[in-house]
Amino acid sequence: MFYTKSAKYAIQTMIYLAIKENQGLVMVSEIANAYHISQSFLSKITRTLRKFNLIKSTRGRNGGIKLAKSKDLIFISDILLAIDGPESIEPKCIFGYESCSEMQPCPFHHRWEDVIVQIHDLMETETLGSLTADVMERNYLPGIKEFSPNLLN
Amino acid sequence: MFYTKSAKYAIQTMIYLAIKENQGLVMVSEIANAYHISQSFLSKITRTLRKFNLIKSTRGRNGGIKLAKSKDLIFISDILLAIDGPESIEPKCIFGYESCSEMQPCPFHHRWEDVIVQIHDLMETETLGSLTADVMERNYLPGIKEFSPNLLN
DNA sequence: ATATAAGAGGACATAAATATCTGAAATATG
DNA sequence: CATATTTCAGATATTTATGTCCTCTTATAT
Repeated sequence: MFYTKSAKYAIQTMIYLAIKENQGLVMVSEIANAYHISQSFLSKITRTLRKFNLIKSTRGRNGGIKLAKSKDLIFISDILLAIDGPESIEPKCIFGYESCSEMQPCPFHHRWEDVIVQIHDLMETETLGSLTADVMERNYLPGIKEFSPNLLN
Repeated sequence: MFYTKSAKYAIQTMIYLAIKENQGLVMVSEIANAYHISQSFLSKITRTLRKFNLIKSTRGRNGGIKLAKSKDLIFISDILLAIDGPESIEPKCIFGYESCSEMQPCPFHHRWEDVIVQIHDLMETETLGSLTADVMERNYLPGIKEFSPNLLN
């Protein structure tokens, strides 16, 4: 898998928040239940998302989390950067050669370059907004109208 | 990284063997030294390669390993399959959704499909022969004529 | 025969990602 | 103020990939 499970959970969480954008605060436990993720583990991930100013959180009764800004201003690369670090959005050589570059290419360098550029562009142009629109507009399971996040698992 | 380090080592080893194709048996220790890999660790990897009939090995004094068949008959996907398992050559949904498919696509499914197909084709059409030719023909470090495998690290 | 060189194999060690547990801090409500 | 609720934070456990170490088996040179 190209990205970590944590990144997957983070994106799922952000999609959930984007869908419930106008419904105020959402509890971490609610999201964890919806996606069958451990609440403690998701809590760690949301803390990181908060540190990177992707979400806002409120403690205490009636507390929860929400998007820190419009879903159209959050790029997928922002989420990947926060959770998986800078290398994840700027993929290195496929076989991990340290010095793989145009000057000193690994055997796969030129064949792999196209793929890398594609991923790069995808993550930096796609926003949480467009991703969420996609989730809402498609009927993932025909016949089921209401969005059900756990169907994504 | 898309593939494990073990897969990287395996491919490096196979390239090494392909280059020395006509020189009989090559010691695992020689390859380990060339790439600065632990000999014990590489030994485990070569055992797996042998089980998958990608190399042949001979024990005892003057023993070593060699390709089990022509380098043009070994696809990169064969090596990845042996070391990283079947899922590595048939990449799943980018965010690991279990049921991601055409019928039940994850938010990224359609955007990601092109990338997956590209990787798929790359690994299943590229042979150890073409990869090795690439290594031999390019002068990775200008001015250095002789192939030096450790330059790839 | 025996010593030596080589891969085979398993036990153990380390690192990173993933996951769980326990308590502290903040906030609404009565 | 007391209590229930919810996130924050750190300690600990589990899993997987990676890496090391030691012994066994096999083949060959002498």
